Amino acid sequence: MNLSQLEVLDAIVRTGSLTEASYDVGLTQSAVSYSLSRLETELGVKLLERGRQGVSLTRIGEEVLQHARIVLKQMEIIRQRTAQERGLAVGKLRFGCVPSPPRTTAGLAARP
Amino acid sequence: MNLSQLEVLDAIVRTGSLTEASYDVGLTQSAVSYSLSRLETELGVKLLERGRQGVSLTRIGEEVLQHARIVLKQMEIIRQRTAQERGLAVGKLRFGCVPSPPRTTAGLAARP
DNA sequence: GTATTTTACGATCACCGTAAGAATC
DNA sequence: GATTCTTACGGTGATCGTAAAATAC
Repeated sequence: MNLSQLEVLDAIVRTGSLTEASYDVGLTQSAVSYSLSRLETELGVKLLERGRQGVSLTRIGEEVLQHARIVLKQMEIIRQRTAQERGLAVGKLRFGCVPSPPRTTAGLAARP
Repeated sequence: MNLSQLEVLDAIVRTGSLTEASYDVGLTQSAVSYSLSRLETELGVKLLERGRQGVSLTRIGEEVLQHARIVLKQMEIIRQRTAQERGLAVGKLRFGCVPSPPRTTAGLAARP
């Protein structure tokens, strides 16, 4: 069980299909399928039902996803906080300048 | 950043040295050292100070560890819950047999 | 000296992409 | 037919262990 597998699971559920999920995570459908089936094998449970209209979580799948999302959230926090530590802003936050007192942004630009 | 790296970090801090941590996680010292330095490189921050008496967390390392432990806890929950779903007890629980009605353990032995 | 960590070097295995196959509509 | 998921196969890279070097005491 690794993180990318949890990311894939999350993406599949959010998008409702492996194909859409593959765009979301930047992999091929093949890789998404592989990743999911590997996760299911490792955990020994079926996480989602491949139905007529997209996919739907099994009961245990729902539970796994719940914990998986906490994991992903915490990983994101780690990335964000360490990025701040390095003096870089990352993630979905974009950077812009508005008229403001020098102290607000000057420190950032000064770092190499 | 992957899970085993977080496990290694946690083990190092719990045991106080890379050597002890290597026993804890079941890797060589070399692998533990590699894993830690890779994590630090990927995050771009120094997580712990290699001091005279063992290691000590940096400020940001402390923060990372806090989130890492939440992650590890959630992963453990996922393993436990899916194991229950499969009908198996895992983790530190050992297995033993005592005089009991056939239904209690017979089903387990029957599985290939 | 001992004990611990880091570095160097190979080997192995997990993961991915391409491509073909199966299933579903 | 189109679309989606799965399976097969090969290549590449991360991660591990062995072993040597560096570091600290």
